[in-house]
Amino acid sequence: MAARGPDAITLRAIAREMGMTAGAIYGYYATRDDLITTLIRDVHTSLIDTLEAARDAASRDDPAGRILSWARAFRDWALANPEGFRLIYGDPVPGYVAPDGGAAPEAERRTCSGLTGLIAAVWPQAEPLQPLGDYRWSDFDAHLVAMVRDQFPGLPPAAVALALRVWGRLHGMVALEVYGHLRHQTSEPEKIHRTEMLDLLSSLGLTPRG
Amino acid sequence: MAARGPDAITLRAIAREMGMTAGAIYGYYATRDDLITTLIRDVHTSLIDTLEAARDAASRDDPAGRILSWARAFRDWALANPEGFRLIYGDPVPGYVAPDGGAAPEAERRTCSGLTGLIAAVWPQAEPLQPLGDYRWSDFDAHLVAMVRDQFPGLPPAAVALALRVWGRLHGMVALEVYGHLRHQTSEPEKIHRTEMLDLLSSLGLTPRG
DNA sequence: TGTACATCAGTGAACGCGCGTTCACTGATGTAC
DNA sequence: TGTACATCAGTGAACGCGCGTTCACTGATGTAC
Repeated sequence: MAARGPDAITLRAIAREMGMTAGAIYGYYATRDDLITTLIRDVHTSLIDTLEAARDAASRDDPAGRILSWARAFRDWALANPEGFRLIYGDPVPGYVAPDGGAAPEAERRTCSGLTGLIAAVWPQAEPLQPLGDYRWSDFDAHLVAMVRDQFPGLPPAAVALALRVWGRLHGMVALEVYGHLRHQTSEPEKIHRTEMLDLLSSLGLTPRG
Repeated sequence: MAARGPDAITLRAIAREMGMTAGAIYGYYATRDDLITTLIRDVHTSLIDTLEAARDAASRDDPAGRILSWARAFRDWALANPEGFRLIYGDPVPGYVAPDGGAAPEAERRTCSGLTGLIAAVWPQAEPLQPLGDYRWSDFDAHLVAMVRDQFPGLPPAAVALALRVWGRLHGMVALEVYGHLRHQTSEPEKIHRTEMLDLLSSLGLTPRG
């Protein structure tokens, strides 16, 4: 079910790929949108599992390595699963209406709080380098705040803002590359990505080992 | 033609919006894909015109102000024209096949060389802060290189790499916001965007005025 | 072991829809005399 | 000023297609006796 061909994301195409008739899908899902929601959740979960596994493959006392590993896994996953990346972060499937609160709110929060964890580990070095922002907890989603304050007591809201910004930096390079915009400008997108990650680390007050 | 409703991007929908019959479109375009290519080019051009106008509204001896102005215009345009942003930077229209070299290669290069110009103006301050990258001219698209070397003689290839990275940072925040991923995490995406721009400036060795 | 029946996942034909594309046509406009 | 004709942008009906959805059905499997 996770494997995605070049076909558009269509109830009939999914059925085809599963070797079924379109009608048979209705034995499992009430509606095309239900099917798509499940698909989005599955892909999202698989991405996050990959990211967390990569992060945890680096030692806990090498926070810069954990960030790099997470970031590299993000890029690798996106390039290996462009269909999945588009499904999660790109245009919604035409006509698709997500359930209230989004298709995968829990997954998005998990991405975000995972990143916050990476930031929490380097906050002492990073904090003095951050621009003043005057953030409050009320600037963020209540569920996210609850998770963060529970897991990382003492961490200020500015750290969550930093996590979102780091997410944005990663997302930007990877999205440009997945959608082919970098390819037209440079033959070495990976080099650019690596430089960007080094710059990111230095903006967090870190220098990678080695 | 530029005004886009909530309809999907479809030959029939475009005809409808222009108060025409679908068949009438074939008096102007040979093919649906021709129409879409033109649409992409028009939207792209309108975006770039907006960006360059915003940039030039700031004084030439305030390079930080020019960068901020460009960046703010990018976000503003994207939020005001989400359909256009998606058309340019999001998933291709289903079934659309771009002409060789992409739908709007000249426009993409113009974006890129415009950004390089912004970087060129601050390169003296920015250069010592850049991570080592070992870039060569051959890492970049030949047309882009020709434009850059012509307009900014003496600027090294690492500056083009920096321009692409800055593009990525901007794109990331804006894309997350346009696609609604930030909205689920924070109620203050603009604050985050502003902080990110300050951080960007400081990574270029600049502090904004005021 | 053999027969009768219930279950139920999946089939395949049908529907109405919007799509891209074609094409004979209409009807307003401009030109010729 | 009035008539005949050419031009040509746009119409509207038709086509074949893939879509989401419904529904009567089939046919393999498991259970009861």
